[in-house]
Amino acid sequence: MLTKSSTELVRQRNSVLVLSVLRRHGALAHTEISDFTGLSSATISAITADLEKAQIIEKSEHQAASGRGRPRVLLRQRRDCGYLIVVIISSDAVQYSLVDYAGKLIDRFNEERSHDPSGAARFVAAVRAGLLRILDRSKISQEKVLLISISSKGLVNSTEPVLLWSPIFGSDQIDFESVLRPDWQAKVILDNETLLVAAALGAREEIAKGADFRSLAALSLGHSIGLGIVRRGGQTGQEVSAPNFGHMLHMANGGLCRCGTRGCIEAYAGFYAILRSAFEVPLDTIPAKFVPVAELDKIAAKARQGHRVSAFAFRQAGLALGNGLSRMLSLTERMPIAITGPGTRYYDLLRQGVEEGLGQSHVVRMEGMPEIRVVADEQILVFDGHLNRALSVIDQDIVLSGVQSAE
Amino acid sequence: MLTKSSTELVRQRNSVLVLSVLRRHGALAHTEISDFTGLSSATISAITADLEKAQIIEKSEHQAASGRGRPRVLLRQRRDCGYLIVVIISSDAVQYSLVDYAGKLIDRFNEERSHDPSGAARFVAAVRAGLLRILDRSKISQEKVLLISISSKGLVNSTEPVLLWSPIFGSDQIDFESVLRPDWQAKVILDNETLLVAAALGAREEIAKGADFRSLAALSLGHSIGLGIVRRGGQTGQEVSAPNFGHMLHMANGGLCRCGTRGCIEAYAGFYAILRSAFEVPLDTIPAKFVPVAELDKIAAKARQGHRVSAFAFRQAGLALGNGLSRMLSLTERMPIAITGPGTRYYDLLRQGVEEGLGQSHVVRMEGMPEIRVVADEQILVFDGHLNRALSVIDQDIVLSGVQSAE
DNA sequence: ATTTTTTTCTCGACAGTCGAGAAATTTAGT
DNA sequence: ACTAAATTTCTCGACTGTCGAGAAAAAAAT
Repeated sequence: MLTKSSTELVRQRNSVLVLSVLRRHGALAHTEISDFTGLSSATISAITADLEKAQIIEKSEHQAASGRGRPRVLLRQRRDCGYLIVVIISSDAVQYSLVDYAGKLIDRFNEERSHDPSGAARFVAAVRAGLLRILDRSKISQEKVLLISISSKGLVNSTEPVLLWSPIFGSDQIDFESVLRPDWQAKVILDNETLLVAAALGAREEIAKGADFRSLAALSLGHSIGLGIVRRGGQTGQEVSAPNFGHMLHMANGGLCRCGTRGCIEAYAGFYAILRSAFEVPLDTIPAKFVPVAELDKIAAKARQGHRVSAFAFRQAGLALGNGLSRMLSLTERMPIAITGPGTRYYDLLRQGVEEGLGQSHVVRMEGMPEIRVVADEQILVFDGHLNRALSVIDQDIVLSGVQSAE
Repeated sequence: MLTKSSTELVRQRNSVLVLSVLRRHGALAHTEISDFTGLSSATISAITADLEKAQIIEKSEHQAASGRGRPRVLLRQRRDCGYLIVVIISSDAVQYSLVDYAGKLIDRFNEERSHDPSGAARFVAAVRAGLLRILDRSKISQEKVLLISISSKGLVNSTEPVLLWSPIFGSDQIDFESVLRPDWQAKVILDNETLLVAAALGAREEIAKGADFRSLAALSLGHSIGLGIVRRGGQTGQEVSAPNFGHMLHMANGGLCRCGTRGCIEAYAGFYAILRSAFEVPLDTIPAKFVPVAELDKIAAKARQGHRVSAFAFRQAGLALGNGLSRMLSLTERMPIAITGPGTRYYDLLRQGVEEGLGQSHVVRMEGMPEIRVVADEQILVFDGHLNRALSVIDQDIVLSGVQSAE
């Protein structure tokens, strides 16, 4: 359904646009903002005056004048305009980070996760405590925290911050909105981890290639398998999604997966699956919950020395990934694939299988092999993705609520 | 990348909005347009005055006054504002339809397709001739034809009107833009046939359910297998895509498909595949190009009488479809599935396989079976989809080009 | 001290939407 | 026949927004 436009909406959109270029390029002068946005100088004056009055941006101290002419006045976000807490949930720990409005890291700590089966209730309590702790360690008032951005592996509701399925809690759903609402008035968002990786890579790509960038998929290899897809959307910047790739059907009636279904991709390509296959354990054995990476390193070493069964295990994993990717490409357009996660260290062993699996499909035969690149530093990408998304959400909210009321 | 807004853009969007409600609801009075769009009465006056001056809409003769008060003046599109030619390419014929700006069918004829292997070049010549013929039969001047909307089965470039792969011509690509540019100045668009079905169903659904509508997939069963997905997008109405579903990998190293690859879904669920399977022909036999539907009806009859091998062929087809749909659902959100096409007459035989194939995956086990409905009248849906998309493209173009220049 | 250069700010013009109320035109009531 | 009520359409002034041109500011070069 189309929806009506108004002049006020124009100002809102342009204000968000100004904030977004400020975010992308750091502190900028009046004229630079005008160049980047395409808006006229007069409009920039009006918008920045409003934003300054609303205490969202500030004029920075005049820098060393470089060149003649009237010196530039740089505009930048006010760091204390608001704060963001990033919560990264991984299989063995939860990381809490406090970030200011300019994207600068203020405080961070990790908390080990207890592996007892007490489950979701206890975990939720730990997260509540962790959040209050990071707030307490800073001297920031709670109202100044505008957003709590959470990420986890698993399946996430696309509109509400509800964890639908995760490798750790299974189908024990967690609704972070209702969990955190008693303590916090901040907005809460939840994203799949690999989606954030894709978003971060997409943002980098867009800076590098500009308008040439179309789309990109990030595949995260580890205990579980994640996929994020990002494509450039019409008006609203990038569009991003995190399909349930790890549990897409690879082969009907295939190996048993942690999720209880048979034949998921993860049941062939997850760490536990490679282990199971290398030890020639029957495929319907209930898989181990956690696999020490050292164990997998050993198998990889044997495979590299020519041990047939170990090499075969990685090849099977690659095939499952390749088939799955080909199916994904059948349903989307051709796009480059970035491979991340701890599993990248075995990519030499996986590659052949991946390429063979891809090559078995019509799309790949027709359009050719997609570009595949291995990207390390998944941790950094996840955090980058958080900042990317969270801060632009804050920009949006701030313009919607803040500017009009502050007059 | 975000992009700047301006007041002129506001007017453009609102003009398109007015035209779109006029299209959805037929001739409307001033006040009704105001109600539907949410725009104020004054704005409607301004916009409709512009559109009338630009000869895009007109005041209709005052109808029988119903109720007291000043009688309404209905506004409607001017039929002669522009024309649209719809070209529907199917495996055995090409249908040409001439439609006026209000969506009313003016002329239509079918042309049989020669099945000789002379291929794309000859086909293209036939289409050029067909288009000139339908123009000639009417007394409309060529400049008045604003858009030529073409549909075919197969894979289509998402931005340009290029047929990348089709069941008939294989990888002999056809670029309709360059083919028709010499004869026509009209814009040319090309869509996958099942995408149009999905678009038409989506439009109906949106009218029925309003804001509750989220997304929907249309699966077309026939000689080949098509899939269209429609979901409600942010500003720009509906977002629609036609994945290469028929040639998504069903089973590695599986049956040989018409496309030359092994293991496509179509190689199990296309009409020729069901025939092949029912006659227990080896799966690597090069499949027949065209299968008379009567032949398949016979097999279906045998299957319904309990003939094992025939029933098994349909079941296998259903399994391939079900597995494929489950994979699609793993990559998207849960959505209802509408089944169309000539294959719906066998759905009683396919159903069990489809449901079993769906049930083998994690998503379906977790979220439950998606709603599946059988929808007849694929022909009508295709044409509806054409009108839907084509006329809204015309609205857009007309506002962009027509209104500002006419003053 | 003056000119040049560069940046920022300001003013008037123009486009768009909105609310209020005037104008138009019919039905209902007396 | 006349008036009141109802309903729709149109118009006017207020408000918000963007833009271009040029004034004002401020430093370097001459």
